[in-house]
This record gives sequence, C-alpha cells and structure tokens, in this order.
Amino acid sequence: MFSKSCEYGLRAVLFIAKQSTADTKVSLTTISESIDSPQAFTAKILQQLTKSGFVQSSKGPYGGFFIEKENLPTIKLSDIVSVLDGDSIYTGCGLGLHQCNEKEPCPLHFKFVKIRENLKNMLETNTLSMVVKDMNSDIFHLKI
Amino acid sequence: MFSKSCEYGLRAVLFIAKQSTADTKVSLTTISESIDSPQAFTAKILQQLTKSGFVQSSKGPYGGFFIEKENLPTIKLSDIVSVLDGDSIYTGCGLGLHQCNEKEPCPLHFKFVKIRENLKNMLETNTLSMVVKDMNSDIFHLKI
DNA sequence: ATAATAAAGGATAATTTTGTCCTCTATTAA
DNA sequence: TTAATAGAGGACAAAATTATCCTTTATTAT
Repeated sequence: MFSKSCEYGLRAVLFIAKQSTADTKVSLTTISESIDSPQAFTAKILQQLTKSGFVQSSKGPYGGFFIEKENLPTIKLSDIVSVLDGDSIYTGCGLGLHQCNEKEPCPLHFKFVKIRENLKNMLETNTLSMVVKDMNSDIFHLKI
Repeated sequence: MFSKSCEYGLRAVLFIAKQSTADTKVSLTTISESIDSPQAFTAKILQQLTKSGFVQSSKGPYGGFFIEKENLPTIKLSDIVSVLDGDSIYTGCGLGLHQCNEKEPCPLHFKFVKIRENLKNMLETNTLSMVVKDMNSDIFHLKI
C-alpha cells in the first residue's frame, strides 16, 4: 500500500504528535527506538517532513523534533502521505495505465475508483489530533 | 497499490481471457504489444501464472497463452493478485507493523481494516468472465 | 528429418528503494 | 570559548524490483 518511507514517516509523525501534546521534543534516537525503525533512514524521512513544514526541528542539546500544537488539528494523514509517496495512490490507475479516466477507463477503473475514494476519504478526514486522541488508549502501539 | 509485475500480470490475464472467449491463443509478442508492457519481463510473469495453473500455454507454431473457457467464471482477480503480490495487501498493516491485529492494533488499524476489506471484496467478487463482459464495450482499454 | 515457431528458463543488467556512514552546522550549558 | 548534543546533508552501499538477453525445449508443418 505505502512505501517503507511512508510507513516509517507516518509512525514517526504519530509518535512526535503524541509527545507534542505534552510539549515534549523528541530526538531521532528516541523516535527510531520507539517506532522500531532504522535510525539513519528515519532521519532522511524526517528531513523531508521538516522541509515540508509539517514537522519542526531544533538542533543542539534539548533539541529534537516536534509539531506545533496548534497544527495538530489541521494536519491530515493525507498531508504526510502526499509528501512521502506523492498522490499516485489516489489518482493512479490500478493497472498502471497512464491514461485511465472516466472517458478512457481500464476495465477495472470504476471498481478501483470506489476503493481509492475510500482511502482518500479516510486519510483526509483523520487529523493528527484525532489519531493522537485514540493513542491515549494503551491498546494502540507503533512498534513490532 | 500493486507492483509492476502485478499490474502487467492483471492486464495480460484480462487480455488473454478476452481472446480465450473466442478460443484464440495469443503469443507473448501479441500480448506485450496489446497491453504495452516489456516483452521479456511479461514472459517471466506469465511463467508464474502458468505454473500456478490460472493460465495455460502451448509451445511451438500455433501455440501461445490461453485460459480454459470453463475456468473464466471461477478465476477471481484476487487469485492473480495473490500469485504475483502475495496477500500482504489484504492482511498487512498500513503502517508496516508485523504484529497488528484486533488485540494489538496500530493507531490506524480499525480505519485500514475497512479499506482492505473493500479491496479484498472487490477482487474476490470479480471473476474473469465478469470483467471480460465489460470489455466488450469499446470504451475500455488495456494500454497507454 | 528439417526448418520454423513459440514458450521455458538461466544469467545478467539497470533502476529504484531502502539503508548506512561520516562530516558539517547550529545550539546549549558550563 | 569550549565541550557536548542533536539535526542537516552529502556520499555511498545493500537489497529488491524491474528489465533484458541468450540458450534450451517443445511443437508444428513441410
């Protein structure tokens, strides 16, 4: 479904978001240990996310990654996915055709449209605050 | 969503299925030209599909690939996807966790379940005959 | 039997994705 | 101003996916 980058990225963002509700910055080491991801690779992903503005970072002692509290209700899961995987997952043809649309559909076009709409809708309606709220229940986890 | 192998494989299977309704065998060259896929790579994919039994082949002149007519109503899209991409797309965690289930869910587990069920259902309810029927309408295409 | 056709299969190459390592820069406290 | 901490960024490496090439095997018609 998603690339490894996107999987790690989403897990990292959810972890950072959770900590940010308590105004806690988190270091790369803490993040990669908490979400069980390769550290250096995770660093690259976080670079993309800070460049895109969804995640903030500060260098030096007491530095780390965080997300501005006021942004938690506005950042959608789809924002993160778009940065890391583009939006071919929403728009691309299930059979990999370049031109596949209502007028020139592949034989599965109308069947895939529904599924993609579902996915798109789920990712666009869920904000970081909404997901973080769920994470207060301790049945949810981000590793293994 | 799917790997390139799976995209080419599905396109090839749909093309072969269509021709098979008219008892026509099709050569690799015809297939790869008709679905606009790399020929040698498509050959490898077809090897997997013949080994799995969903596609038949015969060597020599007048040979080629075909699907037994009586199998068209029983072969589901999910069968082809399973051969080429496995079924991690149905069972895998959206965030890439190894252990993610009802009891130990990732924070997005219950949201992803619905989407995966949708996809699974679509692929399992659509047989080759059903899709081939649609393909009689000439708005549908398999290339570009 | 021979030539032609077409898939099967092994070896290899190119590309993309995933992952690591090392140095540079910024920040903080002492 | 120095030492320690932590992200940024460039270069490189490993692995997986995608793709090609060439030889072998099977089948058919002549």
